[in-house]
Amino acid sequence: MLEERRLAVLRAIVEDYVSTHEPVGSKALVERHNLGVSPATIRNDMAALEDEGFIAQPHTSAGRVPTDLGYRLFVDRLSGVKPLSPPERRAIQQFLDESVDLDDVMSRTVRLLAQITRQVALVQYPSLSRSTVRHVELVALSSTRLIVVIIVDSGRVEQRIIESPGPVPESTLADLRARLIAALAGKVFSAVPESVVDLEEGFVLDDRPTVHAVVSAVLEMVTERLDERVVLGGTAHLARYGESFPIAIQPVLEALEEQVILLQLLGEATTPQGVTVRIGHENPIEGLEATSVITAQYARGDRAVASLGVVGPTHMDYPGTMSAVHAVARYVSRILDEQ
Amino acid sequence: MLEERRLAVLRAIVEDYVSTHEPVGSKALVERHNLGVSPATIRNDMAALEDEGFIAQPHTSAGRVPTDLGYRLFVDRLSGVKPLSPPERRAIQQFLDESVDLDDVMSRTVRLLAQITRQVALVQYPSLSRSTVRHVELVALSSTRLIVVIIVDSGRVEQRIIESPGPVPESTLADLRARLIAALAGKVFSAVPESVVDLEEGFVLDDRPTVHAVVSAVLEMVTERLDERVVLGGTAHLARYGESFPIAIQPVLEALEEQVILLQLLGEATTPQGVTVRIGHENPIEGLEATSVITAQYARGDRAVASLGVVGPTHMDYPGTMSAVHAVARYVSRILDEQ
DNA sequence: CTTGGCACTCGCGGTCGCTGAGTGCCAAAG
DNA sequence: CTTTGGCACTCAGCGACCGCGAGTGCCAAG
Repeated sequence: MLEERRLAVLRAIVEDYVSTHEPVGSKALVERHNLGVSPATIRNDMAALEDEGFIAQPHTSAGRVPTDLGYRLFVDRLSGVKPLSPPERRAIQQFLDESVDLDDVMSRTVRLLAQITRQVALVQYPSLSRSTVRHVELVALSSTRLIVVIIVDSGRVEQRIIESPGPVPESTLADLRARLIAALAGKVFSAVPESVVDLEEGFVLDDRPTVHAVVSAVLEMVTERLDERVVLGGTAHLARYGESFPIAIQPVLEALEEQVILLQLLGEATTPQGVTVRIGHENPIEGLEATSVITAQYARGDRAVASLGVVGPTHMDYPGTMSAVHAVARYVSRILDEQ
Repeated sequence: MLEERRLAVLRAIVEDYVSTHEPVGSKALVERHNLGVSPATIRNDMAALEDEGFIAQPHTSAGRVPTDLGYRLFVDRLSGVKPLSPPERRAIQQFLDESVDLDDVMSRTVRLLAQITRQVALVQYPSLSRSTVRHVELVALSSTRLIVVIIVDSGRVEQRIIESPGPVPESTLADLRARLIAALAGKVFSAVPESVVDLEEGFVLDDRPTVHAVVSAVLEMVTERLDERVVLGGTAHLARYGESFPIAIQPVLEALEEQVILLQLLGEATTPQGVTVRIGHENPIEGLEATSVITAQYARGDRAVASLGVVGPTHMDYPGTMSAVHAVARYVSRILDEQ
């Protein structure tokens, strides 16, 4: 009973603080929520919660504010699910259904997610590591410049321009193209290196430098760029917190400019299923100590291929954001399957 | 003489204000710059400049601040060129030389430009309207899903996924592919529609729906997406102005999220040669009244293909930024030519 | 046209005191 | 042991006040 009310108090504090962004005091608490007790009782509970580290005072004689630990408890035990309304769901589906290609799906998704959560959104391109090669194309841009294009079954298209050591006759190009296709089509990305390793041997000495260059490019493409791309949207929402709330936005913007960091945010420790929440300092990245990150994986078929999520201030609406992220991830999965 | 000194005063005001970000007064002016006259004289000049609308007072008894008109005069008549240092030039070239493909050139360019100007950078992908088709590829992702890939001579790769009305046999696909290549390879984009219009007729009735879908996709790709893509970087610099200078950053961030607006910023009224500067309200876009935009075109061969530039507060270092934008545009042109 | 002198303006920063929300503690009542 | 009303205390925020000083405009003399 006593334990239970304390949790109710914590929940009330989190909810009030999230909606008002102001420290919440005992009196306001009993007024807004109908806990059937007096402010004095609440104060006792608050003192206990503070001892346990779930809430804190910005300064003496101010109300309380949840700590990261408090949000954590809230997320783990106190927040109910807040399902999206049917119209929202329809809007999501409809908006995504209009996509014309993978780039379009990704950019629509990031805009959508930013808009419905009113937060910064991140969407990772489907990982290539489990993908299979659908087709390889080799086209001459000039006598010595070639472009290598790999088409992947997820609809992703990878490309690279290379400089050949010498002019490449069309016959060699055609031969090489045919052999590349034969060697790679249908192969999983991780199997590409072994399939391609002895390709050079089939060619006369004169052609080998060119072949070597192409093969190197292919290898780089399948290894280096495995899940490189993340798109970002809704940064304007960062400026919404009237002149620097807990958050100074410059370090956040800086962090968000680095692909590596975005990948860390999305990638790290994501549970295979469901929604992952990292709160405040739980997040290892410098400059993002005052933000929370909510991510979910999306799948193609039954295999998770990448993550998406949002970044926002720790005092965010967790239930709402979590269900939005979850829903969007599911719809993206569905779109990828349909296609 | 008198006219000349007034201009010198305006120049001095702009320079001081840009470096200090504080209204500049007559006394400080004679101290920092060695105009050989007394503060009182300067005050007369300042009063005149104010009458003409080149400077303004934030409030009575504060120093003067340049107006948009003042900056305009400064840019047009007063700013010398401020060439980059050789090490800077080397760094630019070296950094861009490491690019592996067009995407990489674009993303490196935007990061580079943001870094050296310490401002928000925009880089537009090479326009397709003057480009020629190098190759067309048609690949089945599943029995009814096809991906159409167009490889352009600038190294840009356009793709689109389409759903065929019915299953597509490999033979039809090969036939269609061959005919597409025959019809389009080497064609300028603007010539694509006429080349493709009677393609359907060569096919049996059964195949026509599929052919039609593919042709439509190709047409959309060459018309709709002509110069769509702009990449953006350095938004963190926006937050650098210690808590809202003339600039409130939220509207700026919002504007920068819209591709359409980015294109307007880069595209509109760009002179064919040299650097374009749009100052403050000269800029028609809502939310960007307090920013200036500096753009330049870059070329492939002798044909301008797209623009790049930066967005910053009106009180920016115009000479430095202009020469940086100019230099980067030239190096990008060079890279595109080399490749 | 330039310049020194002079009176005037007014934003900024600091001090001061008040107010009120909010707290912790305590003793009495369930 | 918990709840509750009472009470003294704290302190951020706000408005008022004030003096400083940078900066101005004007004017009369050079």
